Order: sequence, then C-alpha cells, then structure tokens
Amino acid sequence: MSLPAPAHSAAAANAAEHTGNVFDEACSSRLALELIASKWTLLILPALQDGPMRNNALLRRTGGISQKVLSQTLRELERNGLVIREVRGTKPLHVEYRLSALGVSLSDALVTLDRWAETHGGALDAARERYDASAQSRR
Amino acid sequence: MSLPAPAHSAAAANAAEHTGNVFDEACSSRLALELIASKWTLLILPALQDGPMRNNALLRRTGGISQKVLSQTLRELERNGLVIREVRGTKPLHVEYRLSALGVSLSDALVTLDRWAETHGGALDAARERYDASAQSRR
DNA sequence: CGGGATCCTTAGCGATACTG
DNA sequence: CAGTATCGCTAAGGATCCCG
Repeated sequence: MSLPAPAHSAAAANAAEHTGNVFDEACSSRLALELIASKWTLLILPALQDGPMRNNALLRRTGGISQKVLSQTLRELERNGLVIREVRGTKPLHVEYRLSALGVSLSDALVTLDRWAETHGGALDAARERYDASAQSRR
Repeated sequence: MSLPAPAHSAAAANAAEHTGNVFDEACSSRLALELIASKWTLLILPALQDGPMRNNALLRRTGGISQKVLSQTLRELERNGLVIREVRGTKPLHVEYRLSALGVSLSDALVTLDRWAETHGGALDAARERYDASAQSRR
C-alpha cells in the first residue's frame, strides 16, 4: 500500500493537518503536483536552465504556446516561487525570467521527463499504432 | 542532447491544424510529453509500481479522480503501451492493470516528481502566500 | 465489478484589440 | 516589448443511468 515515496520523514509528525501524500487531494503536495503537471511547465522550466530568458524568446522556443498562456503560466510559476521575474529596462520594456533555487531543483526532475519523452516517443507511437490496429479489427 | 527542445518546427507546422487538438506538432516526443503531463498519469503510474491494481483500488487510491476519467486515463496509458490491462475473471469481472516495461521506466521518473511535490509542497504554499500578499498591497 | 453512453456545465484556450 | 481585456468556442470533466 505504500507508495515508493516515503515522505513521512519529519513532515507527517508535526504538520498533522495533512498526510503530505500526493494521493490525497487537497493537500499542498497535491497542489504542487497539479501545478507542475502541465505540458508548458514541463517545457518552460527546463528552457530556463540555460539562463534567463525574455518573453519573446520563450514564446519562440516553446513551440505551440500562445502569448496569453505563456503569460499565465509564467505568472503562476512566479507566484509559486519557481520563477523570478525581473524588469531590467523600462524604455523598450525589458523583462527577464529566471529560475529560483526551488525552480532549479524542480527543473532537474522535469528535464529527466523531457529526456524520457524524447527517448521513448517513438515507442509510444508504435504502441498506439498497434493498439489502434487491433482495436480496428475487433470492431 | 541540448535540453530545451529543438526549435525546428516553428514555421513549418504553423498553419497546419484547427481540428481541436491544440498541437498537431507531429513530433512524437511532444506527443509523449503531453500524454504524461497529466496529474492523473503522475499518480496512476507510480501507484502501479507496487504491483497490479484493480479499478476500484485505483479509484480509492487516487483521490479526486472519477470513474470516467480513470477509465479514460487507463485506456490511454494502455494504448500508449505504458500499462497492461488484464482480465483475470469473468464471473464478477476481475480486471487488473499493471505496468509494462516502458511504464516502469517512466514511472521511475514520475516518482521523482511526486517526491519533489511532497517535499516542496509547503515551500510553494509559502511562496503563494507571499506573492498574493504583496500583490494585494500593490493594488 | 468494470465501464460504456448520454447529457450538461465549466474551464481553458485562441483570436483580436488595446495599453504602458 | 511585454503584457492585459474581452469574446466566442470547444473539449474536459462530473453526474447519472445502464449493460456484460
């Protein structure tokens, strides 16, 4: 019954309010999970690993995202302390986004996922094709 | 491999789709990423690490999910070759879900994310509180 | 017990236009 | 340049009923 995540180190003892387990809805870890369970978060945070980036750069780098959603995502990431927004020039408005320490630690984990997707994307394609083919014949 | 996503198909896949699926970006890794960028995937796959589970067990374990969405998610995971669905008894219908080899490899990465969420969930809470407070005073 | 079918509500996103 | 505001659509999800 135990999740491979033994998060009961010191948190469970004192907090007492929630279990701290991601499987419980309405606890902080769950909120965190839902925040990072976004395709855009999975792209934006790792993109910032190489250094600060500006709005337009992120917009170009992150294929498929719209300006609106980029803004929303960045604001949410900033709100949760993962990204730091810095205004560096007011003349032709220069804004930079960079990872916080917290953001860096998360980004490391996300990079692993990105790599997994790049490595196994083809395998998923193949599996889908197989599944759909056999589902077709079954119908 | 440079991490932050190759910026190749920006112009190419521009005027392609309008079917409803937001990114028809034909990149398999992107498809893979979108599949796993779901809070339910992030919970279900690690839940299966301990061994096969039945529908009801997953339903109970994964707080907040509905039967409908659970079915959808499991079918999609099966379709992509991450989860194997096995009917073990037809009398009172006994169905088990278990990880494929591919699913195991992904689950490892997901567990890392779950642990991150459990570890840093409180920090995100705090950051949010700070952000909202200062946003309040700025208004 | 597992899960498909239907209906209906909502949240998310794209497109467009505007501002500091 | 870096956003915000508004509108209209659609697709995700909850609720319910039913079937093998």
